[in-house]
Parts: sequence; structure tokens; C-alpha cells
Amino acid sequence: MRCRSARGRTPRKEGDTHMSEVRVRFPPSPTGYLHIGGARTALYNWLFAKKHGGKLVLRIEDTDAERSTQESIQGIIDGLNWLGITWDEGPYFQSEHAAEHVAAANQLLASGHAYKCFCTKEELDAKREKAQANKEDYKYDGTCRNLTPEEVAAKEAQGLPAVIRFKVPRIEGKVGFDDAVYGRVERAYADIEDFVVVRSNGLPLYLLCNVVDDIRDRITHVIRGQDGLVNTPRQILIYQALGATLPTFAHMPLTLDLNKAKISKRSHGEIVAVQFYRDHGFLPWALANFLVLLGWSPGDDREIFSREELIEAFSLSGITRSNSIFNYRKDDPKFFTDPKALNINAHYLRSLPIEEIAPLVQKELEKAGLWDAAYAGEQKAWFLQTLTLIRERFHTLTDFATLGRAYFADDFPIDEQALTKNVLKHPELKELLPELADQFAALPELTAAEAERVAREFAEAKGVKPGLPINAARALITGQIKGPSMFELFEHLGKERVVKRLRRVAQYFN
RNA sequence: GUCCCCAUCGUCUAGUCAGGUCCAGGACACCGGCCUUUCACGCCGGCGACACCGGUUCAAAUCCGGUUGGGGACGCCA
Repeated sequence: MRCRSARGRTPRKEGDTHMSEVRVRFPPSPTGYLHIGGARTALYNWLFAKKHGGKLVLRIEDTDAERSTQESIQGIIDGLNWLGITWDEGPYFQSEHAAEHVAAANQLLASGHAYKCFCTKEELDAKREKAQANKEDYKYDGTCRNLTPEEVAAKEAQGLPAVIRFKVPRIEGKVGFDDAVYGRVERAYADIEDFVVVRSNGLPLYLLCNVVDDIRDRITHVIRGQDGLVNTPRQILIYQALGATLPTFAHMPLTLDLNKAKISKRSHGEIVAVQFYRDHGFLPWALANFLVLLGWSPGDDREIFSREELIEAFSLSGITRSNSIFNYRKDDPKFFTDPKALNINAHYLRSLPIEEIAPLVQKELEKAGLWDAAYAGEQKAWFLQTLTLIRERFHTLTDFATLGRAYFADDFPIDEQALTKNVLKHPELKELLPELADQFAALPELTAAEAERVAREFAEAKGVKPGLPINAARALITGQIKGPSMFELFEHLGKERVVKRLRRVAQYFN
């Protein structure tokens, strides 16, 4: 089926920017939050538009009034904003174009590309069930396809409700198109039933609305999930019947869960919500960077991209054809989501300019009630230095408020393992640490160099390994079993705090 | 069930169109080592895949056919 030559590293049909401006769209249906699958679709469209100097249209497909909600619309917009995906037009609302959809349906009717069908839902259901019972493939049998104008008029006179069906050409051959990702895709006319384009209540269906909107919005490239692949031949039929030019189609592989089921809001919940990542300390661009890699590759070894680099590198031809798995394990004690996503987030956390990280950390500290206005004022240098010191081993922004609490507050829990292993296991620390604290206190200035000298001499004098008081100090001062160099920390946190926390050792032995 | 799509390490993938440079490269994860006051970073090393069967060819991950496996779509949802 697929024409191999249509894909690969050689340029595929996707450029064609000379003819007209590139226009793509992201058309979410507002029936829930923005999930990572939708975000990825939006991202690919956005990248493609940016790459070609085109426009991205945001169009809310809200024709399913029963399921569409205002919160959902806001949630999607918030999600896109947070990710930094900007659009050039919209949001447009599909519901505002209902008249055009109806007009298009009437045009199809008038031109003989569609017909009224009076079969009732019950009749159809019965036929479908019968076919299923006989293990036969069900397709609409065309009962109303050849009704004479008189018959139609008679049924309408009786007030019988009717849907409008598209009249699929009953000819040999296939409808096909060159997908920018999958290559040549074809479907036999015989395999396409006369599908419904307008409900019996007069409301047009998605398949039609979507095409009408794309024509009106002058969409040149339809980049969407592979679950739309089988719809495409039918939509092409509509384009042709409406006398419109076909856009280029590019179907992207789906994102599956570990059980290889399509991820969905319904079955996967918050773990697939963009908002979840915002709330769990992800940097927006880190998520975007991770998502783009799910089904796309630049063709070389690069995996970390700045915005500009990604726009430059992005291409439809780099999209894979096979579905990818979003590798998260529920209840994994170590990784709360895909390890690679976490890794990319950690990468940005420790490599971005500290000034870019600071405002994001500020938000986390504010949420935890740990923010001090001075961190943005006279203590700004100290604050930035703190982040520089601790960000190296953090994976998310929330870590600053949890694992890093001791840097911003005097009340902080001490990691159990740190306490037992580095403090309680060595009862002599109960006397040693206050003594060390006294020596620090006696210093004119507690610099890193002085702290190191004093600590080492102290250990030697007491006949213990330097690691003993140092690691104990880490537990008591930072609450953690791991962390930055303690000598630097003694200086950075200041004599007063260091001495005070060291002297607290006794209370833990009770 | 029918139609469509897909198939390389556990996961994301490069390589497939233009067969040989691939006893298959990178990243994450995992394991070991170095570094070190701890952990992390970093560096070094290890583990680990062309689904299967045929065919074409001097030569196949790559081309062809089939099998198996997986996914998607089969609504008067979007």
C-alpha cells in the first residue's frame, strides 16, 4: 500500500512553501484537560509553522455541546500557554460556524454528492447487530441512496426525520493520498460506506465540520494523530465534492501506555495531564523537549534542543511511523513518570542560567510558604548561590521546597537514613558536634577554607575520620544524607545557623 | 470480525527510500569502576535489539512474499 519512496531522509512533500503561506491548526475538543498526546500534536504543528514561517490556528471543536465545558477550554489554553506554544489565530470556535457547515451539507445535497436517508436508528442498529451476529462486516446498505425525488418528498411530507449521507462513488478503484509520514495511503471506494454527515436533528458531524473549517481557515497541512488516518479518505471525498484543494496530510504515531493502549484522560488520569507536570515541578520546555522526542528524531544524536534549535531541526520527515510508549509505571517508587522525561527536566534544571531557574523556584517556595522577599532583594546573591549549590542533584522544581527546605527554613525534617546512619550510629557525636560548633563559633570568620582546616584538625585530634563529623553535620544542617560540599555550606549558611544546628545534636539521642 | 497502520536493546530512537562502511550507533534506565567528606555531576566500562519463516542477491536490519505480534478505525462522538 505504502509507497516507500514517499518517506525517508530525502525531502518529502512538505515544503511547497513557495505556493502559499503554511497554515496549520490545532483543533482540540474541550472535553477535558490538555493531555500529553494533545500537547505533542500541538507542539508538532507549532514547530512546523515556526519552521516555515507559517501560522498556527487554534480552533476549539466544541460542537459536542454536551461534553464541552468552559473549564476545559481554559485548561487547554492554560496548558498551551504554560508550554510556550503560541498560536497566531484564534481561538476560533467551531460552534460559531454552524451555518457554514449546514450550507456545505446543502451544497453536497444540491450537487448530488449526498442524499437524505430516512432509515431510523433502530433499523440501522438491527442491521448492524444482525451482521455482527453473522460475523459479517457491516456497512450501510444504501437503502435510501436511490430514492426518487418524489419518494423523498413523500417521506418529508410525512414529517419523517432524515440524516444526510455522503454518496460515495460506487466505482472501481481507490481514494488515496500521499501522507507526509506514512507515504502513499489508499482505500478502496468499496470499503467506504455512505457515511452520515448531518444528524437527523440537522447538526452536521465532525467529519464534515472539520473539513469545512479547514477549508475556511485555509489550512495547508493537517498534522494530526494516526487515529485520524482512516478518516482521511472520507474527508478527501468531501474536499473533492466541495471543489476544494487538498491540504497535505501528515499523521503522527500515537503515544501508548506500558500496556500498549492509547493514552487517554479517561483511563490514565492525571499522569497524562500537562497540568500534572506543571504541578510536579517540570520546566515547560523540558516537557516539550521530551514530548517532541516521542515519535520524532532529528536524524542525528541530538536530544537536547533550545527552542530555536528545535525549530531549525524539526521536519515532518523525521517523524517515526511506529507508535511509542510513554514509559511510566504506576507506583514506581523511584520515578513518578517516564525516566527520560525526568532526566531531561533535571538536565535543564542544572544547566539553564540560574536567573531563569530562580523565578520558577520562587513560585515553588511561595507555594510552600518558604519564600522570603529578601531573596529578591538584599539576599538575592545568597539565594542564587544557594540554587547553584543545590540544583545539581535535584530533578524537579518541587525538590527545592522539599529536599531543599533546610536552606530556607529552620524547621525541617531530617532524613531518617541520614539520622540513623550518620548520627545515631555514632554516640560520640553527641559530645563531638557541640565541641566542633564551639570551635566554629570561636572563628573570626567561618570561611570554607577555615571550616575545612578546623574540621580536619578536629577530627585528627579526636582520632576520628573527617567524614564522621562532616557527614553528621550534613544530616543536622541540611536534613539530607547527600548534598553539596559541607565546607562550602558552612560558609554559605553562615556561622550562626551552622552552630545552632550542630548544637541541636543532643535532642536526637533522646 | 472487517479495513488501515506498524514491527531494531526494558524505554525513546539512528540506520531502511538509493543492499556491502552495521557480528547494528546514541540516549534514558540498570550494573561496575574512577573522582569524593556524602550524594549527584562528570568520565571510563558493562548489560542489552534487527519478531519469525521463506525468497531475491556475491552480499539483506535494509528489497519481495507470507506468518506472528501490536496498535488504530469501524457512532446520527470529536
